[in-house]
Amino acid sequence: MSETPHAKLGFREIAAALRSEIVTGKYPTASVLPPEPELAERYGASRSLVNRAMSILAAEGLVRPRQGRGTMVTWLPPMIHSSARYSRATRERGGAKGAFDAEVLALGLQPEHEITVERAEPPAEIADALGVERGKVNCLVRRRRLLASGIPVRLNASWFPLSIAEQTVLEEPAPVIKGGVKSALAELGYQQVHAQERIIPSRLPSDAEARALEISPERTITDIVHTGQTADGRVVEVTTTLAPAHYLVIVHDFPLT
Amino acid sequence: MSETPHAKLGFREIAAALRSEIVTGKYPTASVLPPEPELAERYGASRSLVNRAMSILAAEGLVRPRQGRGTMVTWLPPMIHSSARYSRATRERGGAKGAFDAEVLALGLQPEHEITVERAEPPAEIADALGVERGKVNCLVRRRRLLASGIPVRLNASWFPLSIAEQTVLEEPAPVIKGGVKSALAELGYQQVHAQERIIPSRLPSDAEARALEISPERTITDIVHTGQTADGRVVEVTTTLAPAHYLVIVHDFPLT
DNA sequence: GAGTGGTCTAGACCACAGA
DNA sequence: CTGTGGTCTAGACCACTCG
Repeated sequence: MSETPHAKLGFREIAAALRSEIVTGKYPTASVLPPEPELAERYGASRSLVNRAMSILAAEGLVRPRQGRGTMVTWLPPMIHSSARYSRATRERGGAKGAFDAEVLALGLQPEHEITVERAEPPAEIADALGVERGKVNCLVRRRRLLASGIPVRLNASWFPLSIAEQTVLEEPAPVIKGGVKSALAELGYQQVHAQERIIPSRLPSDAEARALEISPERTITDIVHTGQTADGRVVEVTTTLAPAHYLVIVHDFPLT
Repeated sequence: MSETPHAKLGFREIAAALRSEIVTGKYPTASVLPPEPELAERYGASRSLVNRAMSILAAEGLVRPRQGRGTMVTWLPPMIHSSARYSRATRERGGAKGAFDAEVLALGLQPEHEITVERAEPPAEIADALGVERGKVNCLVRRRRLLASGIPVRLNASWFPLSIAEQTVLEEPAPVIKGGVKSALAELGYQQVHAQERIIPSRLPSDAEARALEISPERTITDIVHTGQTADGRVVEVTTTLAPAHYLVIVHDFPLT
């Protein structure tokens, strides 16, 4: 079958056409698009236009163009980030890691995890939240990078005061802590009873963040800062979650006063 | 003082330069930028480049270019959307409207409200949530559009089953309902005890949404769907909030089980 | 009519990846 | 070396707004 003839298209329309071909699966996630000159011919436009259309799709996160390598499809449906993930019932079913793996596998993609644990100096904001002195190496941080078939989809960092976490199970670089971090803290005598999530739906990434998530600098990200408090009001955990903006849906349940 | 000479800049760098001049106040919100040809000369680049830089800033929501009229600065700092807004204490201090007005005035801008009340057919999703039949005019909807010096920053729609809201205070097109919608519903015998917020941090607007918010089609928006339930589990209110993505920070407090 | 942004082309050169 | 995307220019024409 020959290519459908196209009326003269603008770059937004070229972007829309490609977008629809991507989300309907004609170009599956992790595949490579035809080269820009070929698309230019197909749409009867100059390469400049196709290139500008690609910029739009890259900023939306549907696509990741790379010099010399071609343009890879990075589209993924959003995954749910729910306050229910902090409930005991969810933890007992395998927690966040299990849910992530299942979601990614259901899309026919390969889940991967990278985890590092180190002692580090927290950013000022986090130091203040945890009530530790600024500018000192006084925290333990567990960092995770979650990928789907090589596409980074989450960047996590959990910060704990060293005074609490030093030489405990939290320092083990295991991908999962049995029962979850909150259970581990509870066993150490720091049972959390209250949490806050501060969500920045859309902001530009720093250069380091863009590199870690392998996104173009125009692509916005969602930033979630989760803090957990014990009954006496002490903050014992701050966890930040970064994700390319549209890879996320957030669901919160809460009682009304 | 003559213009600072510039080294040869790329379009991302031109965008960055303008971005920083905007957020530092050299070009204040609601002012108009110099014309593209002038900026091209200042940066020693072609107008094409400046135009592409403007596309980036428009997608970020910092500016709003308009044919024939020039490019207006639409930058605003994010405003907080908090679960605390649903508490009695907040309502008694004047509620969401008062908070919005105060925030906008503090920026030196003029708050404006548009409100319409009508009977309408809810979208299928909302009909299902409210437990009313699809495809029927069986709901009351209160729509609000909030602006800061003419820049639309929020689009609200609150849906109620007509069976509850018909010929009540909810049908009055007053900009504020005394004590808030939740109090009004409580007085009608529908006290809400539980709420859920479903947050889509970043999605593309429909054409109608882009028009109502006066944004470019590439500009992403945040979509919050709030549902309120009575003690017997009945959903009596669904409120959707749309905002250009970076005009928003969301804060949620919740107890841990 | 003059000035604004919106779009488009044709061609060019560069940086990078891979055979 | 070839082919990929990244960038850039000069010029053109169009649509829209406002005086």
